[in-house]
Amino acid sequence: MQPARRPGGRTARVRTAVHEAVLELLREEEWDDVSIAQVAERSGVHQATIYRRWGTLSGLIDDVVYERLSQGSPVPDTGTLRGDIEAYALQVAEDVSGPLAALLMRAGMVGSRGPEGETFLINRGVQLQAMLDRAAARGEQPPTLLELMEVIIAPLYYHAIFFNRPAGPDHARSLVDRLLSLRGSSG
Amino acid sequence: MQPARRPGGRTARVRTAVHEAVLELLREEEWDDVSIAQVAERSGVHQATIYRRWGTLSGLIDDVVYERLSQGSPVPDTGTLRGDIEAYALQVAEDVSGPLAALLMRAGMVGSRGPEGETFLINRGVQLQAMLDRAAARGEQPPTLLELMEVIIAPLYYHAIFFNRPAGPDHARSLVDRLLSLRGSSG
DNA sequence: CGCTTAAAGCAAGAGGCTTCGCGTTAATAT
DNA sequence: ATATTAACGCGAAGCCTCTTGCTTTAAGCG
Repeated sequence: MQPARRPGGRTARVRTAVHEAVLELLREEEWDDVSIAQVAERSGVHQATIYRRWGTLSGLIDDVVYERLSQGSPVPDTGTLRGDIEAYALQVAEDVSGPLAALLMRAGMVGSRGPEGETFLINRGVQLQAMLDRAAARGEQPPTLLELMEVIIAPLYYHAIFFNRPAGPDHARSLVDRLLSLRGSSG
Repeated sequence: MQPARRPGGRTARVRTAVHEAVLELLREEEWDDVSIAQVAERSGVHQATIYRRWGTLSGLIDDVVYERLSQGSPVPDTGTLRGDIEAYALQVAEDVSGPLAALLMRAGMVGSRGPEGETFLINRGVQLQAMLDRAAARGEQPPTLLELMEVIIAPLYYHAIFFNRPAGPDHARSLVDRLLSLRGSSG
């Protein structure tokens, strides 16, 4: 029998307050300039509490990332392969913009883990594979998961990181065109 | 008239020692665990000197990155488009592996700047464009710089970051095939 | 409602990071 | 060679990050 946790009420409020403070600060400050002291002041939660619950700033940010990635953006299911991929591409282009992009990068790099230790990336990979399988079941000829990642997702991330700006809907659609045309030309 | 600098002899030695210490430590330790104190001890250079010359660990790493990127890996010139692209792809796959990958990421993200304030990424972009121009001058039909970045470079970075392993020569070559086949199928 | 105790608040203290003043070394100019 | 002074070494001081023991609050349960 586990020692009874109590995630309700106050604990949840503290968690929310801290998370919001982190997100606010990441929008305002430079990445390196965010400190636990700032998070404590902004959230009204005592520093010691943050250190006890999250340990390090990295740990805290991982937690924020996982929460953020878990709740939002389910994998699309529009009924057609093109529709699904396009919707997903637009969604990624959106996510990867803005001040939270660094969070996503971090999530990938350090491999943020959920409560059961699973890497978020794996979860997402499984979901995307299911999306492709649905297309195959409909008789369409979907690309592989690897192709989807390389032709769609990788460029979207690349733009966000190295050009420091998102990829825009039109551009995202052109990537989808490229991916779908691969099926036509090569085996 | 400027107040005479003196970059020779000792200053250069200190710089080299510190740079090597940083590279060694990045190979051994976790990214977050590297401190200026460690760099000082490893290099035999006094902490105060490092603080005076580079200010922060970020500043120091930026300096290392720029040096590293500037000296190594010139853009290939093999005489054929495929040869150039393939050589470059293999080079990037190599660079992006190993423990220095994080440096490259950082270089892109923060936009490490050289002595004249130019972003390294822009330099590299210019060189690559020249490579493509050479192919065009030979009568070949090269892809655009954007296509090169999206189809070759982005996936290589993506692999390194999110799969936490490099992309292997065979895989790099398959990316080249994909890029060159684009010309064939779409305008 | 009252009991138990997980979780947060508080404040003091240790330890590490960063700065500063001063003395020493050695790169450059004459 | 000698003078000049940029750049480094050294140690101490100050500041900030992080930990720790204790107290207070309130979630979960009968």
